[in-house]
Amino acid sequence: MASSAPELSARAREIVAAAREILEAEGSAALTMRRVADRLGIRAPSLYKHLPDKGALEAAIISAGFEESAERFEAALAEGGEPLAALARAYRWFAREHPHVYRLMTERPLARERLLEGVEARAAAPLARACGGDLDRARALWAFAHGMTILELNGRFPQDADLDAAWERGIEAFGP
Amino acid sequence: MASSAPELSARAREIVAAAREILEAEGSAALTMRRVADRLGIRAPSLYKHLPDKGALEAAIISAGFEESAERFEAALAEGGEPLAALARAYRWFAREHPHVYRLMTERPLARERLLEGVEARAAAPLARACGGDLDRARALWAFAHGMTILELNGRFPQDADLDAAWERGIEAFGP
DNA sequence: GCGTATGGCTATCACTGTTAGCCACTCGGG
DNA sequence: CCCGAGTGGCTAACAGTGATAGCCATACGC
Repeated sequence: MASSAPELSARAREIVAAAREILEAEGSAALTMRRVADRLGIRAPSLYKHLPDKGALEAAIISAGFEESAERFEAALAEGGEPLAALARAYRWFAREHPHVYRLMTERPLARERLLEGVEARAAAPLARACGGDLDRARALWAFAHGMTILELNGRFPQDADLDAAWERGIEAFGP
Repeated sequence: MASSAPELSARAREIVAAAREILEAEGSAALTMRRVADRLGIRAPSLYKHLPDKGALEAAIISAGFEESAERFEAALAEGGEPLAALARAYRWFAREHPHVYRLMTERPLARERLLEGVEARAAAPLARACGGDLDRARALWAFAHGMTILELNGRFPQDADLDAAWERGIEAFGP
């Protein structure tokens, strides 16, 4: 069993909050220890009194991202209506609202042992439920949603592509 | 009209080859100008006599990746049989064979002005053709394939997930 | 044979994450 | 009240990153 991330002190949470503000505003290239420290009016080495390394900072942001997206997914299912379409909307919404966080959450292999326990599973559960436990279908749908999202974020579709239509196409292809 | 990448000198192509060897063997974190120079028995600053910057190196690798994958896609279509399944196999094969190149090709917004002209379009054409010009369907399928690929590369599916089944599911969902 | 372009080199810069080691402050126990 | 310890800052520094400036030897065309 992988050991989970230790709880963060109040000061550590302030640091994570500052880091997230920088990330959301300027992207991961701007997320440096010196920039985070600057925003708090301290020097970079002082951050290490509260967090072991930059990875812990990122892991905390990723954990929060999982929790927030999980909340969205759960709310989407709770509202009734076609569950897959609702989930897709929620997925897309989260990524558009927090593109740099979404990137951080997906661009690298997950440092699962540094995440809050259960957050990944919680974020994955609503889709599995909406697929009635058909995990192959859930995985294919997730792949579709992630692909649409990240390819759009990376500007890989033509400027004039009708992405709403492509989303629609995918959802109905996997639909009930 | 975006200006395309200038032709590379013979020496520059040697440098790109060395860079690609490092990338394929050890991943993008190992792809540093000093490592590339080392492999050629010279010093890092000398590389800049042949290439403007590291981005040009990466762009050359990405261009080659597009051309190689395009060849694969075209061959897959030429062989007859169910075109979408054949394309999916070819897509998956390329990513498995060259995971770090695939990552480099997809993880960031494309520096299109640095690529060889037409390579992106050539790689995209076979899927568009296989979809009979239905671009929404082609985009949805690409998103699915990329999602499956990158999520697998990033270890995001459970260890025991049956990815063949998920691929199958997606292909048949979009199938004719 | 000479001038110039080519392609190396060293030294250096600003930046990254990170560590070592120092110091001021605060707070609990004798 | 004083004192020891823990807390949370600090500066200096290191190795590694991409990149630039400027020097120099070789080779090649006129």
